[in-house]
Amino acid sequence: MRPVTREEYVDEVLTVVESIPPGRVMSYGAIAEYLADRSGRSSPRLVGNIMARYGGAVPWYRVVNAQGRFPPGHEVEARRRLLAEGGVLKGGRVDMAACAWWPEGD
DNA sequence: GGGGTGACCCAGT
DNA sequence: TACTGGGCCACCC
Repeated sequence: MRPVTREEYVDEVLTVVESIPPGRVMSYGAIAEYLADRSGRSSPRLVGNIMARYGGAVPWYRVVNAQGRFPPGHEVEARRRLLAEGGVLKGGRVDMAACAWWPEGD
Protein backbone atom coordinates (compact mmCIF):
# COMPACT_ATOMS: atom_id res chain seq x y z
CA MET A 1 0.00 0.00 0.00
CA ARG A 2 1.34 3.37 -0.97
CA PRO A 3 2.33 5.32 2.08
CA VAL A 4 0.68 8.70 2.31
CA THR A 5 1.82 11.88 3.96
CA ARG A 6 -0.05 13.14 7.00
CA GLU A 7 -1.39 15.95 4.89
CA GLU A 8 -2.81 13.50 2.38
CA TYR A 9 -4.31 11.39 5.12
CA VAL A 10 -5.96 14.43 6.62
CA ASP A 11 -7.40 15.23 3.21
CA GLU A 12 -8.71 11.69 2.85
CA VAL A 13 -10.39 11.88 6.24
CA LEU A 14 -12.04 15.20 5.46
CA THR A 15 -13.16 13.93 2.07
CA VAL A 16 -14.85 10.91 3.63
CA VAL A 17 -16.58 13.07 6.23
CA GLU A 18 -17.85 15.38 3.51
CA SER A 19 -19.27 12.39 1.67
CA ILE A 20 -21.48 11.42 4.61
CA PRO A 21 -25.12 12.13 3.66
CA PRO A 22 -27.26 14.40 5.85
CA GLY A 23 -28.78 12.64 8.81
CA ARG A 24 -26.27 9.81 8.58
CA VAL A 25 -23.10 9.24 10.62
CA MET A 26 -19.81 7.37 10.65
CA SER A 27 -17.75 6.39 13.65
CA TYR A 28 -14.08 7.27 13.99
CA GLY A 29 -13.30 3.58 13.86
CA ALA A 30 -15.32 3.12 10.68
CA ILE A 31 -13.50 5.97 8.97
CA ALA A 32 -10.14 4.60 10.05
CA GLU A 33 -11.08 1.16 8.81
CA TYR A 34 -12.30 2.51 5.49
CA LEU A 35 -9.16 4.57 4.97
CA ALA A 36 -6.95 1.64 5.90
CA ASP A 37 -7.99 0.21 2.57
CA ARG A 38 -6.75 3.14 0.56
CA SER A 39 -4.09 4.76 2.71
CA GLY A 40 -2.59 1.88 4.62
CA ARG A 41 -3.30 3.59 7.90
CA SER A 42 -5.87 2.61 10.45
CA SER A 43 -6.11 4.44 13.73
CA PRO A 44 -9.36 5.64 15.28
CA ARG A 45 -7.36 7.82 17.62
CA LEU A 46 -5.61 9.50 14.72
CA VAL A 47 -8.95 10.15 13.03
CA GLY A 48 -10.21 11.67 16.26
CA ASN A 49 -7.10 13.76 16.53
CA ILE A 50 -7.50 14.99 12.97
CA MET A 51 -11.17 15.83 13.50
CA ALA A 52 -10.26 17.81 16.59
CA ARG A 53 -7.76 19.85 14.62
CA TYR A 54 -9.26 20.13 11.16
CA GLY A 55 -12.88 19.04 11.67
CA GLY A 56 -14.13 22.61 11.62
CA ALA A 57 -14.07 22.67 7.83
CA VAL A 58 -16.39 19.69 7.39
CA PRO A 59 -19.70 18.33 8.82
CA TRP A 60 -17.89 17.08 11.93
CA TYR A 61 -21.19 16.45 13.72
CA ARG A 62 -21.79 13.53 11.34
CA VAL A 63 -18.84 11.81 12.98
CA VAL A 64 -19.40 10.16 16.34
CA ASN A 65 -17.72 7.45 18.36
CA ALA A 66 -18.79 3.81 18.21
CA GLN A 67 -21.31 4.37 21.02
CA GLY A 68 -23.06 7.14 19.12
CA ARG A 69 -21.71 9.79 21.46
CA PHE A 70 -20.70 13.28 20.37
CA PRO A 71 -17.29 14.83 21.02
CA PRO A 72 -16.83 16.41 24.47
CA GLY A 73 -17.83 20.06 24.55
CA HIS A 74 -19.86 19.87 21.35
CA GLU A 75 -22.74 17.60 22.35
CA VAL A 76 -25.40 20.30 22.18
CA GLU A 77 -24.30 21.77 18.87
CA ALA A 78 -23.86 18.37 17.23
CA ARG A 79 -27.20 17.05 18.45
CA ARG A 80 -28.99 20.14 17.21
CA ARG A 81 -27.43 20.02 13.75
CA LEU A 82 -27.95 16.30 13.28
CA LEU A 83 -31.58 16.50 14.36
CA ALA A 84 -32.09 19.34 11.88
CA GLU A 85 -30.99 16.97 9.14
CA GLY A 86 -33.33 14.20 10.18
CA GLY A 87 -30.88 12.24 12.26
CA VAL A 88 -32.29 9.71 14.70
CA LEU A 89 -31.27 10.10 18.32
CA LYS A 90 -31.92 7.69 21.13
CA GLY A 91 -31.31 8.49 24.75
CA GLY A 92 -29.12 11.49 23.97
CA ARG A 93 -27.04 9.44 21.59
CA VAL A 94 -27.15 8.71 17.89
CA ASP A 95 -29.12 5.61 16.96
CA MET A 96 -26.26 3.88 15.16
CA ALA A 97 -28.51 1.10 13.90
CA ALA A 98 -30.52 3.69 11.99
CA CYS A 99 -27.90 6.28 11.06
CA ALA A 100 -24.61 4.41 10.61
CA TRP A 101 -23.39 4.83 7.06
CA TRP A 102 -20.65 3.38 4.88
CA PRO A 103 -19.27 5.05 1.71
CA GLU A 104 -19.74 2.04 -0.57
CA GLY A 105 -22.61 0.32 1.11
CA ASP A 106 -25.06 3.16 1.65
C1' DG B 1 15.41 8.57 20.80
C1' DG B 2 11.99 8.32 24.74
C1' DG B 3 7.73 9.13 26.71
C1' DG B 4 3.18 11.44 27.25
C1' DT B 5 -1.34 11.95 25.10
C1' DG B 6 -5.91 11.45 22.82
C1' DA B 7 -13.21 14.16 19.60
C1' DC B 8 -11.13 5.65 20.23
C1' DC B 9 -12.65 0.68 20.96
C1' DC B 10 -13.94 -3.44 23.34
C1' DA B 11 -14.88 -6.50 27.08
C1' DG B 12 -15.90 -7.02 31.82
C1' DT B 13 -18.28 -5.59 36.11
C1' DT C 1 -26.92 2.43 31.86
C1' DA C 2 -22.29 3.91 33.93
C1' DC C 3 -17.62 3.18 35.07
C1' DT C 4 -13.01 0.72 34.62
C1' DG C 5 -8.98 -1.16 32.67
C1' DG C 6 -6.15 -2.57 28.93
C1' DG C 7 -4.85 -2.27 24.21
C1' DC C 8 -3.85 0.49 20.42
C1' DC C 9 -1.02 3.65 17.19
C1' DA C 10 0.34 7.82 15.22
C1' DC C 11 1.35 12.48 16.65
C1' DC C 12 4.08 15.78 19.10
C1' DC C 13 7.22 17.56 22.38
